[in-house]
Amino acid sequence: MRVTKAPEDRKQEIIDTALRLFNERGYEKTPMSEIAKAMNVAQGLCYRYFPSKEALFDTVLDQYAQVIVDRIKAKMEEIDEHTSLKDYLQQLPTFLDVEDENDSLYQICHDTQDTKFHEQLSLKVCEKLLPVVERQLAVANEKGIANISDVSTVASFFVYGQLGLLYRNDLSNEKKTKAAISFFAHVLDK
Amino acid sequence: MRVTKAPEDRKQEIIDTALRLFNERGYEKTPMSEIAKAMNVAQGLCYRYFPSKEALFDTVLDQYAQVIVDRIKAKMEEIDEHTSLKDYLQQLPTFLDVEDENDSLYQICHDTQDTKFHEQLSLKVCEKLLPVVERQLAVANEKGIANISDVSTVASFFVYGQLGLLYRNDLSNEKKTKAAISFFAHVLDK
Amino acid sequence: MRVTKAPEDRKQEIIDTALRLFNERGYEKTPMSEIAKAMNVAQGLCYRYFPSKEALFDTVLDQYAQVIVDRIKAKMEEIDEHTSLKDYLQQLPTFLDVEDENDSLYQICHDTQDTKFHEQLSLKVCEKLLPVVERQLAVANEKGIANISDVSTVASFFVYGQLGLLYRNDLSNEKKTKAAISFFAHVLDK
Amino acid sequence: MRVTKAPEDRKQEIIDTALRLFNERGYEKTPMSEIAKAMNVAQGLCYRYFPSKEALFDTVLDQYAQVIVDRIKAKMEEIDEHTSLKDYLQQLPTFLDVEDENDSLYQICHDTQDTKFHEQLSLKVCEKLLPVVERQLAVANEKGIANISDVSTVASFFVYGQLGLLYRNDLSNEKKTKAAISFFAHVLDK
DNA sequence: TATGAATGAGCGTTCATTCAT
DNA sequence: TATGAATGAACGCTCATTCAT
Repeated sequence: MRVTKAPEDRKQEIIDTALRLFNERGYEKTPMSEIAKAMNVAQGLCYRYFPSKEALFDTVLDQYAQVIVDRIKAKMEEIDEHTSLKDYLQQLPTFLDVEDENDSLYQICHDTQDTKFHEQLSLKVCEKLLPVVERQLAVANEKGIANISDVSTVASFFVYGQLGLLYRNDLSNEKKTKAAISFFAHVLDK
Repeated sequence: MRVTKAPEDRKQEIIDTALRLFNERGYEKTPMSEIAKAMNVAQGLCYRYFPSKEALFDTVLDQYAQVIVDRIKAKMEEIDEHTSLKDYLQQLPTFLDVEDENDSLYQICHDTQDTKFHEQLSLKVCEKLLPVVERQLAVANEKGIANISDVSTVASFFVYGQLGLLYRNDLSNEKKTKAAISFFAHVLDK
Repeated sequence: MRVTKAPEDRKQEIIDTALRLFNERGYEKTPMSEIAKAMNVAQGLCYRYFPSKEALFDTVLDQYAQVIVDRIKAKMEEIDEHTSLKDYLQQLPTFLDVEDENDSLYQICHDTQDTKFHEQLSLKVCEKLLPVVERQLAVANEKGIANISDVSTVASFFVYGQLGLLYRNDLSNEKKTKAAISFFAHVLDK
Repeated sequence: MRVTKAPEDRKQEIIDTALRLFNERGYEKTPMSEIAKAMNVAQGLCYRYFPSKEALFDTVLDQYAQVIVDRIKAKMEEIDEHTSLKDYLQQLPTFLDVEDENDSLYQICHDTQDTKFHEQLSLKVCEKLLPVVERQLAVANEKGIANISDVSTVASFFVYGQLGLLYRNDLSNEKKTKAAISFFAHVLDK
């Protein structure tokens, strides 16, 4: 039974399936054939959409990091323009509160079986998030909410520093978020 | 020409060679046979010292992360007990100033060809460094030099935040170190 | 943009395109899809005209060998009936002077990228040319122009022997032709 | 049951086996796995000795063409120095009388199943034989046995012309050889 | 007639690992 | 301890061919 789909849908289906399997078993241990099998599709089909397994991997990583970053960005843009520092900080989003549990991404970010993949994904998120946070901090400076001399460095620590919290498993997500916010407040509050 | 070496030496030679090649070409793209060839040694020899390629990899990663962490630790312990906060901060070591350029590790940490491996190594360093820095900060608290309420969180941001700087390529190592120290000072200085 | 063509034209277009690509890259390294792509046509289309890639290949080889042989034949038939041996020989055509340079075949026979294909084509030409030359020599015998005892063998050497010249690259086409004619003269002249 | 052989023997075994299978079924239709299976050996072993299937093919073709050419050469060198033209010609070897029927090469050259391979092999023989025959004819000139003005051209026709006979199947080998010798005599006899 | 997404079998190749020496 | 030929299981990828539209 041959099922034909619109190329864009099929491509996305491949990406989604690959994401799931890479996350479950890791890149190396997920043969292309398994991705195809999981879709009930011929092996070669994936190669109509991606020139190589590695290219598929890059796309997967990039796309999902972007999704996460876009959510954080969206949350940031919801913050009221005329908010006070205190309120501003309360609303500063982190890695950790961009998913709700009904979300397929939640699985990826928390029920990770393959550490390597998770690390790669979270580093990619950091990489993409860094300029966003830099700009955000610059804006805060301009508004007079904050007074940060080295915006880039602070952004680096804010973004990558969250990884330390992310990888801990002795705290609930909620507590991690609170801890991060407190740290942000401590740094920005002068 | 068969060369026999003391097991300890041979084992270390394998680790060193594997480190170099993993760093140059990545784990997946470095066949076990290449490691042997680089040592002028028979293909099967590595299996007398490591049960599998993955075991070798883990050992490599662990050992080198440990070497780096030990250097940082050593530098920390050099700090005079009775130093002032200001001086203390000046001496706080970072990832970045544990190598001198004559060092083989310098190559690994800076002339990286394989990003994935570099990321894995730096994350491993963070993982091992985190408790060290936590303890350090706790000690600083006790001495009255600092007054940090959530030591774990601050340590996370201090340690993992450095990754953001590490991955930047628009700054010299020296500037990166200075930026990190400034950030530490800003956070600790109350 | 779907372009419909008369079946005959389309079939010939496929043959021409396949000839070009087989010659450039070889049979094995020319996927059917590339032939279709080169015609701006859907992947499956060739299969409406040829049952398999191999059938297409056979047709290509056969048709083009035939074209070349027909040209040689035509030149032979131009030779005046009442010519002398000397003039006859001057006019004996070879592989090499059946193309003019504006001809697409010229490309095939001279700017060959794939040796294997070129060899197959030239052997096919020989195969088809052999009986033609045999008949020609028999006729020359009958006319009293020549006196060849073993027509078949002489024809074999005349036809296949040209391959040796064809594959040389230290001579111009013109010189090759002259060398062949001289050899023919030497053999026939008794 | 693991059988270890001297590398040179193993390499030659691969070449011999590949020759047989390429000849029986053709290059394209002989998977590397079949070659290994025919040797009762693991697939990957062939790749210790040849970097690719194509490299193996080239080696096979080259080596066997060389064997045939060497035999012809050896026969030529047996010809007595002070022979007369007539005797010389009688002894001029051709493609066709270099094998005896007990010979494994005999199978290759005569019980050919795959035409393409046979053509490639015979063309390779011609290519390698051409300079040998050229030299031979030059020597005959020097000795005063023959008087050939364009040695290269005559050599080309002598060598490649034999293909025409080789591909005929209406004559016994013996008759083919005689026909060739007669032709040679006709050309050289002045 | 033409499309092009999908099939599916197979192939070349790699490589971690073993083992007789 | 060391060798290196041999194993064998996968895996990435290709491509001739089909078929629903």
